Amino acid sequence: MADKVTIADVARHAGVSRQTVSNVLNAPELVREHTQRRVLEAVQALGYRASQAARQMRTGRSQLIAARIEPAQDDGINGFVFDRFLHGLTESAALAGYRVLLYTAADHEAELATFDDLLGVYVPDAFVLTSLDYGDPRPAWLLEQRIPFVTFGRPWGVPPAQRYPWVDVDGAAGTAAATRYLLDAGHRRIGFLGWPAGSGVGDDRREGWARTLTAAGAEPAELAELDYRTDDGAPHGEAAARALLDRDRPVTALVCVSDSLALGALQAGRGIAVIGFDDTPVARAVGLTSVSQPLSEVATRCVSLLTRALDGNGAGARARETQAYDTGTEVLLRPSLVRRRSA
Amino acid sequence: MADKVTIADVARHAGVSRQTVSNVLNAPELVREHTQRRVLEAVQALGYRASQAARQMRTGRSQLIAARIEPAQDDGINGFVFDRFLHGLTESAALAGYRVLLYTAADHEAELATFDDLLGVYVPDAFVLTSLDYGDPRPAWLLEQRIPFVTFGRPWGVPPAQRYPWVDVDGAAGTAAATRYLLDAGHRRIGFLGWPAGSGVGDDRREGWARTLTAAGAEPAELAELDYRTDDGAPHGEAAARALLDRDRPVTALVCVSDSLALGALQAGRGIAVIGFDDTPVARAVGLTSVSQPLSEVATRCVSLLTRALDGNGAGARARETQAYDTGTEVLLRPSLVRRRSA
DNA sequence: TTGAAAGCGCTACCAA
DNA sequence: TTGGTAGCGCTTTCAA
Repeated sequence: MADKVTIADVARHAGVSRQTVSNVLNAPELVREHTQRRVLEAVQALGYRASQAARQMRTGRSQLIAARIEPAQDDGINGFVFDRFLHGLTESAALAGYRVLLYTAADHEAELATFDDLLGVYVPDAFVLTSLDYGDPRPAWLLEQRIPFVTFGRPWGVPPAQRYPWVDVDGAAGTAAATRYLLDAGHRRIGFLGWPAGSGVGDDRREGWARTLTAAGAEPAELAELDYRTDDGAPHGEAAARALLDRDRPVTALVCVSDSLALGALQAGRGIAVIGFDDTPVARAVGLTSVSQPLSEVATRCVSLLTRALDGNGAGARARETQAYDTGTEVLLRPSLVRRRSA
Repeated sequence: MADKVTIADVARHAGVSRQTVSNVLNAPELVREHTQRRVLEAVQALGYRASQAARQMRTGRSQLIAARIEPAQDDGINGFVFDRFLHGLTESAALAGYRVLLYTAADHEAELATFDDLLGVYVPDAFVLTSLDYGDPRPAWLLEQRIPFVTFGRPWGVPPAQRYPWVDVDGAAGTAAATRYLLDAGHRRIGFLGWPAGSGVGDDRREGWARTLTAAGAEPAELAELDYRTDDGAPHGEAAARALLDRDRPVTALVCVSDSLALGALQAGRGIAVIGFDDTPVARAVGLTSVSQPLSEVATRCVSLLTRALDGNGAGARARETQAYDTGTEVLLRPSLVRRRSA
């Protein structure tokens, strides 16, 4: 199956010049309608598709968006979030005429080297960054090279001078909703099972719980009592839940920073109410109520931010439903609470 | 940062012709060593990297491997397997000088259309197919177009005339090992919690259990009694385990076709031994013994099969450790049993 | 062993 | 509104 239909074949078939064909495809307004139709018919008949490589040589655009596929996490449960995001990204990108190119890198330094390599060889038009952390060198690097990019995740601790487009999910809003839900169900001793302080994501999620309890009248001292910090993983969650239950005034409910910790808390038994974060398959499997990130919309927004920068047009479906905050290039989406047996 | 170092820049810097530079890079044996070194130094100094687009125009090779990122499964737990495979693929491909290009498709028909589209535009050098099923039209299509591809998954019910390279994991060997392990632990009533007959993967896994029990002296009638079939998902697993436990002669152990079913069985309580399949994060989280697929090696083998077809060289690391069966283009790898608390 | 020329398929820039 | 020309950066002839 020789798929080598070139623009010249189309031109011959339609009885016009190569140029006209190119115009019909790239700047239709320049071509008479009659001619357009003839050309389009020829395109159809021949099954012509513009070669991306040839186009790239002229335009310098590869129609490629590079994204990193992350190695398995310690716990692995959260690979899920990234995987679903990547799926959404692939889908949204395709709609906008882009494809997703994958790469891996062991650490930030290796990733910068990969940026350089990719940029020299495949020349992706943009990058999508995930798992941003404090002091992350990647945005600054891309900014300096003037490479378009967007991040899934707010810039944590980045000087305002370094502004760039990002999309994120409002974790605090998620835990706030979870806490409010437990409050409404009559709980008064609602603990928070979180990661050690210092991670942007973890601290943000803790904050939503804290401010909701505070608004409900909790004193700082009580908050401190209810706030438990531990590394991620079900075993840690189980131990933490036990500790919180063995106190003088035990908790009756737990808001957790991750499904892993929540799963552990669930396993600690004692029938307390537990709410997790991320709505991973585990949550579904064990009936765990969990905060769900709108990953598919996060992906759509990322692509839309990118195409705006790339194509100059701000087209793209800009769904307003779950939107919480939007400065144009900084988008914070609201998560939702998926209710199941655990709370 | 103008990254536009071309071959001409290198030639000028090294004081040779463009051609010589190309030769140094593509056919070094044609160039005197002294010249080579000079050129290589210039390449280094200038940070030259050959443009993939330009190379593709000449050679027709895109150095791209296309793979589909699957939508979330019903249950979601198994997205994990694919995600880890994809990660390994990206890594192995990079080592071999290829990048992974992602696409999605809702069903087989849409996927064939995507093949066609991709082939016309980005022209990937090869495809990697996953989740093969009976009557899968994709291999035949690619075979007919003479597009190189490899599948992760054996061809189920495909006429031998349609031979193509594949890599798979010996599921039967996995469940056989699991069954033997339970036998050695003293269990005599070992049930199998599987999917309804008709899925290649599911039937294969059932077979490993059946043959091991048979070898241990079980009668067909007993096997039938111990063989329970249900759809995937923890709730189904829980119900099934209950049913098997409420029988006259209850099972004392369960080999499961998936971690989802195993998780359900675990939740049914009663402390029976349970072994799952795929060693997903859930298994790790709840201490479930599970059969683990060597996904990273599957990926390596896929790439190695591909590069053999593409580059003509059979290079690539061909690790022999986990290898069980290898005809050169058909590779069946052995899974391993990860022992945890559940059995 | 090295260099010159051609051309992959496309689009930007002109001129008609 | 249409068509001609040039050239993106590379590699594959062929000639020196």
